[in-house]
Amino acid sequence: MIRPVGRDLFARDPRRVARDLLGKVLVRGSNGGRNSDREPLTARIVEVEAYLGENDPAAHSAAGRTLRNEVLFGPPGHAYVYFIYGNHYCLNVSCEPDGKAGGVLFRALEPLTGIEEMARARGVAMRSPRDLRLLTSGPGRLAGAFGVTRARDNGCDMTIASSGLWIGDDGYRPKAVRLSARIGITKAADRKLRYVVAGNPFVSGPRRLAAGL
DNA sequence: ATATCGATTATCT
DNA sequence: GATAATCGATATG
Repeated sequence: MIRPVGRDLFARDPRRVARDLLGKVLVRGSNGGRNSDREPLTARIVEVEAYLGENDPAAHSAAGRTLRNEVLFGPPGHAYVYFIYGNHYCLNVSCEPDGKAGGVLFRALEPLTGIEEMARARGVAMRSPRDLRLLTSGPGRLAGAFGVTRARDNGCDMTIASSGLWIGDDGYRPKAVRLSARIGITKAADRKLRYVVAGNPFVSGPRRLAAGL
């Protein structure tokens, strides 16, 4: 039993949204440009980062509203997808009420269903259970596994199950959550705005960072 | 296990 | 023209 999380979860400070997204499920349903007779792609959210609308130079919204980042300023619960390093897409969900910027970046997932399709999308072979980490451990990887692109998914409403991409609650709650500095940024790099499920093997990066230290 | 580096392009200065 | 919320390959201990 899984149902979409309500929009009110997203209409808050990204730090609170980030904490509450851990343990929820990202779903690529049959309206995401896929054949409707395939099982949905689902994976549990185990690592996210908060990007604040105010006083956060690392956030894409820091320099004001542009064509690229306008979803971050729009209504909560919508997908913000951007292209980075000429290679990768990254997926965020908009936070804060309409008119105020803020977002949460999805950094790592634990695959649940549709694993073969994810492996095909990533172009990697699953030789051992350890290789599952190659599917969704990292923001570029999880976007690849779910076939996320800006053209397809930017602006998508993630609070309704009829969307191609949405966020569900199946009742699971993480036992423990840890905070650490955000990854891969140069500005405001000291702020502890990365949230991980403690001890989860699918968290991205080196072991000590995976533990949230 | 950690470190370094090249790839490749949308976006902004 | 410079930069970037990354990844995968390679090198080294």
